[in-house]
Amino acid sequence: MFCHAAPRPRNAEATRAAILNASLERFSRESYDDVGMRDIAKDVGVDAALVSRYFGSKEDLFASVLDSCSNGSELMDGPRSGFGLRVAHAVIFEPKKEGKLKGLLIMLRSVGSTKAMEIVQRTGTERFFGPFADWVGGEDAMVRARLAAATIMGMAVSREITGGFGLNPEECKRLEARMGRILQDIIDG
Amino acid sequence: MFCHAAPRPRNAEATRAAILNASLERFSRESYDDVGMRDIAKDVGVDAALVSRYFGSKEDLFASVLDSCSNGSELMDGPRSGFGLRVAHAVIFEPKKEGKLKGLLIMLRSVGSTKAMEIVQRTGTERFFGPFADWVGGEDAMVRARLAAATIMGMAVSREITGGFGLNPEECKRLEARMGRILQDIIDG
DNA sequence: GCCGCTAGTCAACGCCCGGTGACTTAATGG
DNA sequence: CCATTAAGTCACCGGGCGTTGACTAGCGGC
Repeated sequence: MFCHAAPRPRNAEATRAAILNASLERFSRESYDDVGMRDIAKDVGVDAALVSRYFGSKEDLFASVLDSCSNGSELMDGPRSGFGLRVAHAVIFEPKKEGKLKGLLIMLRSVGSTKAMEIVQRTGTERFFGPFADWVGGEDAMVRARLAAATIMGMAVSREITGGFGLNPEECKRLEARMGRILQDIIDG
Repeated sequence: MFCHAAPRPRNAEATRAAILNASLERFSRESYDDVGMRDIAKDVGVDAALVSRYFGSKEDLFASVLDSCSNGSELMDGPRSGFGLRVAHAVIFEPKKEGKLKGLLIMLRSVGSTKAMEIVQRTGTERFFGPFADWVGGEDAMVRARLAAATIMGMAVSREITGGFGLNPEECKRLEARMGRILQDIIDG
């Protein structure tokens, strides 16, 4: 007989963190509208009501997730000279793991819900684009940062839209190379 | 006293066309989920039930819209040598008119709804990317077409995510120039 | 060993959506 | 001028969503 698995030790802090984490995962894989409170709750193994209770509302939860993942934009770790290829590889060949592009992905998925987009607009620029532009540096840093971010998100969109690319492996390889070069050119100035 | 404006002559064909047109407009500006049958109906000035009746279901309507706008992808008119700048200008400076990028925009907005994305996946590749790749031509046409489309959609996403860019006019101008050059390089080979 | 407090659950509410069957109204042909 | 038929409307359903107030169960202090 099933004993409801592990009944999860009563620990508000840990539960809260687990919810936040599950939400991050969900929101980076599905759109704001497609993610339901009940889905998140099921992932964690709690009741949906608890999610509302802890975070106030779905919008607040989304904002919290955005906050939690914006510190340390994951684009920027690793050597600068390998940036282009590294990111291109992640976007083209690791659609599941998605390396650590969660921040960008969540923003990307918010296109669709008016509410989610407002939240992203409120925090996205200073929390994400700002630090990224600083890392990019040099002349016209903000412009180049936007350009790079756009290229990355665009490729992610493009991939999803066709369900993987409709390309054979060699073509993917060449796509990776071209995209890598473009990205590198952008951040190199 | 108001006489309910013009009571719209009873003409099924015209009404059908009007609905299709209004849907195109809506779907290119808002996401699949955010567009309601009632919204579209209101735009046209008919009852929401009629929209369902004429097109079967929301998904069918969406598919019809996609069909109707995919013939003649609007990216490709105008001289080839001006492609990069022309498109960059449209994306960056004409967010409302959006030139005639409706096809791409609708696809872009479908990211979010699982249903909408399935429909796009079903028709997008051959109806949109195929013709575009033919137009691009040359070596690795499909790869370069995907790259160009990704760049365009990415910039559109990026713009929406921050609500316009957070850039001053000169920066926008430089963004346009850079993006134009990148696009042109892609389609030139 | 009981009590109080809090983490967590349960049932239900109100809302809005897409879709449908029964109705009303306008054009048309005899 | 009326009957017929198609065009359009209306009321309503069933379902899923986010959220809430009332409840239950487990842990810490005395």
